[in-house]
Amino acid sequence: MVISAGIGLFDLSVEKSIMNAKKSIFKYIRHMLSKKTKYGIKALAFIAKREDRKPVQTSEISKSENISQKFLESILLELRKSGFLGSKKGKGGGYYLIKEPEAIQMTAVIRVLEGPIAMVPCVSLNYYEKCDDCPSEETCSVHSLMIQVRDSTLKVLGDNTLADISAKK
Amino acid sequence: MVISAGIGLFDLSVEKSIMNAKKSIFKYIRHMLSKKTKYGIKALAFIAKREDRKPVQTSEISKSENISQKFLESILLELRKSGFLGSKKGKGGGYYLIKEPEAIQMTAVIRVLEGPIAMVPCVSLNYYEKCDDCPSEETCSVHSLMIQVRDSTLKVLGDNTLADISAKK
DNA sequence: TCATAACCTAGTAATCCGATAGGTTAATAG
DNA sequence: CTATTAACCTATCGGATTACTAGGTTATGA
Repeated sequence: MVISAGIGLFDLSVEKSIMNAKKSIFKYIRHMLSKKTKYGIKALAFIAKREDRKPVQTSEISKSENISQKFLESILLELRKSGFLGSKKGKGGGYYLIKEPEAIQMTAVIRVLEGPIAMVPCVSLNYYEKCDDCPSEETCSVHSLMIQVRDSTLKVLGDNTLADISAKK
Repeated sequence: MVISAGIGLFDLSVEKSIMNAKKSIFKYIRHMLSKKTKYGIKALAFIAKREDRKPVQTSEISKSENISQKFLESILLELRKSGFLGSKKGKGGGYYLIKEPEAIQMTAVIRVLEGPIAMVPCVSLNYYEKCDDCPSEETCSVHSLMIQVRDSTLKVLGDNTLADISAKK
């Protein structure tokens, strides 16, 4: 019997060629970290770099980090409501840290801005949800793999604090 | 001067309460792994569990794993075109592995189905893209953090092969 | 009282996800 | 040779999310 083996003959080049195809067809490639979270982290790092605890204005961060000011406003607001920042209105106002940078784990920041750290709901610690399709998590081939990914990611994000990522180079 | 400290007084409960709010407002929480990739991995594991290399039909996998058959068809087709599976048409046809399960790293599977493994384009090995906003990757606070996350994820997904995740329990 | 900067509400275009619909082609059984 | 089977192909779609923008209101300090 003759069995067609796909394009298996070109195994070595296949992966690369498919990636290039995807690259050209889709302008925006899906990545996991949203701009909101990315901007939020950058803004926190910017604020943390200030030795004094004087409020930093949104406009200053916006210009320095090339972030849309209005978008950034909403992000900083959320960070204040989540207990990471304090704020002050009027002239000389702005946002400032209310905790030590060493006490702010990146896990906490990402959970608030992005949501779950796990790649699938069924292995999420803070956003757990059972899969509709899975009859049993024990026998699921994806489950244990994603637990490993989650734990290694949590380790990295838990070990890094705002102090670490805002350290001057 | 009186400085409003957000809801900093309730620091300990803040994170949890925000998570609960998010949970109730948004029915579908964003996670990183698409159903497509999840289904693809499950299907590969299902096929790998077969001791004989006889073709497995889409309908069988679909029923057993509770996956929409039409959706699964498109996924298996993509996996064949990427060199993971071979196929056979007509009665007794289906999909079968053309490599040893031990030789199939989960990094390769995820890259083909999902795309990049990195959380941001600027640290992606296979889908690299410079950030518009970042003047320098060296001084970017997000960059080095995301490199650490990427490397720890790559380690886990590289160490796990299809043989590992399809091992019977 | 005026300037400032945080705070709030609403809306939008572009994009992606997870399908579904409806067919065509190739292989095998009878 | 014909019917059945199952992979293969194309096209479309509703709902949801993302990354903003617009246009205000409120509180603070000079």
